[in-house]
Amino acid sequence: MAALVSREIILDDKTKTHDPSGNALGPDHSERTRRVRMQDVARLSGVSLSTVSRAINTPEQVSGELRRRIDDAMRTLTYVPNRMAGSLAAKKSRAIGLIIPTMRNSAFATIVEELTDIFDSHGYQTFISHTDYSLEKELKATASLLSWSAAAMILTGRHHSRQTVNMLLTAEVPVVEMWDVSDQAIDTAIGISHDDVGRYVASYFVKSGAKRLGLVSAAIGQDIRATQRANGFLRSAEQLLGVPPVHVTFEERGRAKNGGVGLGRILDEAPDTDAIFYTNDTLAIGGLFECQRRCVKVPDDLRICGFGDSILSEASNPLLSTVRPPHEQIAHLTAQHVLDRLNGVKSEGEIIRLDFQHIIRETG
Amino acid sequence: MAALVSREIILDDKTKTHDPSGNALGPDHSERTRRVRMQDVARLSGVSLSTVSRAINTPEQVSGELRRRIDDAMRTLTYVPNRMAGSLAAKKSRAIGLIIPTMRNSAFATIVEELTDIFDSHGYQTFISHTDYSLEKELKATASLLSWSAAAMILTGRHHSRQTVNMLLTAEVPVVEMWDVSDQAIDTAIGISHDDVGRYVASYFVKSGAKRLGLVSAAIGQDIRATQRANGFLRSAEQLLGVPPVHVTFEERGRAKNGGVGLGRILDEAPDTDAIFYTNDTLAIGGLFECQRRCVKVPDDLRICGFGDSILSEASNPLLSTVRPPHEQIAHLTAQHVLDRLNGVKSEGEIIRLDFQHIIRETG
DNA sequence: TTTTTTCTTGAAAGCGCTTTCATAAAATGA
DNA sequence: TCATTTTATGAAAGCGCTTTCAAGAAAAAA
Repeated sequence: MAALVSREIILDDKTKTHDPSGNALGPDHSERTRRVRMQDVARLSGVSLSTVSRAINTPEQVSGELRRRIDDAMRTLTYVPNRMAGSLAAKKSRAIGLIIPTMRNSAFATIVEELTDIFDSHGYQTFISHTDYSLEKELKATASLLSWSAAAMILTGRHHSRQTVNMLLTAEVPVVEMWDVSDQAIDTAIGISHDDVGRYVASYFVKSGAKRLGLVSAAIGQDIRATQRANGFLRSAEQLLGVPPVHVTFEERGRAKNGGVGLGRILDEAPDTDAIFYTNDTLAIGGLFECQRRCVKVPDDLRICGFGDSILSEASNPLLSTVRPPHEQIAHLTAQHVLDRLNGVKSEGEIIRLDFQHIIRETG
Repeated sequence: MAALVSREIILDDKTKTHDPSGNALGPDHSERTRRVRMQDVARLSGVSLSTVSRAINTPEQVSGELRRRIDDAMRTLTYVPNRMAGSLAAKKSRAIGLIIPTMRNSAFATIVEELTDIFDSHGYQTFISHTDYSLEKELKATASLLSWSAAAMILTGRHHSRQTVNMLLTAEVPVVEMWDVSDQAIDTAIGISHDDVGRYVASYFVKSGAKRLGLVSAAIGQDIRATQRANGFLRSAEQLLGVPPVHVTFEERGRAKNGGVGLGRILDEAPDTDAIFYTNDTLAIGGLFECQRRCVKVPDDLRICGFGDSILSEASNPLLSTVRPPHEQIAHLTAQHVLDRLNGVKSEGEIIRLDFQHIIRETG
């Protein structure tokens, strides 16, 4: 209702020339509600525009008396500063661009929340885009966030299109590639080696007695990190056992059902399989349910390991063993790096390789 | 690395006066990389600034020939328009503010993705903030998004602080309260009645033979919608059976474990309980696991219903029955309403009450 | 052909701020 | 006391765009 009226006012407003005085409204303007500007605060508190600006941004440069008067005026007028105008004038913005593959993944959701909370507490707004694991969408998102004057960019992983990289490079802002690391980086990379995760799980299974391994993965060709985990596992497993694991893969990501289907196919093909790695927890849970249906004893007949340490892994029966990437650490280090760069505390990119954690619960 | 250099350049830049010519750089400026502006595109393509602006925003107003030259120039210069400057000049922005309680909830994650995808395809950027179910944070988020000139605001639910509402009202932008409805709205509300969900489940249980009900909830006092579901269930259950259900509630949200703990407490107190409503699926799954541990047969001994239709409900064993809110419909209607308002197709707020779906799987 | 209408284009005035730069007032030192 | 430094404030020049407004060119009508 209220907004109805307001839209009309706004549209209306455009049809008439702007009153240059800004203050003394013409008689026919009298009922028009104009958005409160800094100038209005200045007028009400009897100071100049620049003083109000200083009172907001560098209060220590304004005498206590005026500061108080300005604060009062802002409150009475319920002034909300226009950050676009501010950023434009200052040639720098308090906005951070963040690009993740999807929000429908608790790992990314967690990272997003941690990051936005930290940036928030430092006066930065985080602009988020998601790519659905598409490089093309990533490029668009990058362009979009840059066009909104992001002061820094955070992307997921190390795999980007050439154009995206160029755009980032010419934008001349700090860029962090988080979640995944390799030996190089556009600028800064903070994460884990997903290949190592796969290798690690394979060698763990073998060391603890497994003779025949299986692998269920999803979104190969889309989710490059899941693919790296799968590849690491396959290579390491074959190397250690001489036999390649039976590998079932699905197009779609995150369908728990597929975990069960994958388990079925593996056991059909290689009934002697005694340990299966799932490239994510959702799949693993699906596998676990299928074990119950088939009366396969976990971990006695078959051991299972997931990835992600999602909330389910500590609720399933038996409790799911999984690999836990250091979400909080990634988020904190990323945020801190960005803030340091923005504050001039740091001036160089860096590559930070973090450790993952193998959480052995009840599935082996 | 690249960014290191760039930061220095930018900082450096501020220490010297801006070259007013903008084009013929002084001799000592020669190596300075300045961000490409629309003026640069204009110069390279031999047209005026205004023509470039039109070529971008209203291409039909520019002759084919010039349009092509301008496109070429933009490509060679890899021009990225500055949307802040654009929004400021146009006095309207292509940014939508979206406030949700948390991203760590697949329902909201889904809605966020749907909304951003739709807005994206219409050239709008979605600015997202989360509140952790705190009204105070919601107020801050509102102020922040408004200060970034959001052209419309989307909030979750109907419960806000007075200040938030005032701010929204004076901002004079369309506002949609989604996910939850009541008889009123700040402007527009699109969602389901969570109270009805609770009542519905209770009456379903009773109609299908339940004699003693139980309820496990979380975050009462924080998540007002979960509370509404719980209250609806309690009231309806007591009304229908004459006995109040045993009600176990937890502070923290979304811990599956608590679902199991809750089940234990309920069965301890009222061993004859034959149906339990969980205010979310995560809790329900935890309850299901606990049933397995305790050898409680579901649904023969005990029936279970969750809320949310999370991905787990179709992977658990037995498959979880649950109530499914119409995520996609909420997202689509919300996005469409906002776009219609912004395009002047609609000018009034509305209240849209949607139906939820009861998905009866294997838990009763 | 001349007149009228429609299309294209450019000049210029801002959008609401930040940040020099200059100045007046106050504090400090000699 | 006067010269010097420090502090507090305001005026004004933009930030990079959009959008009138006016004018010239082209098309249509007379």
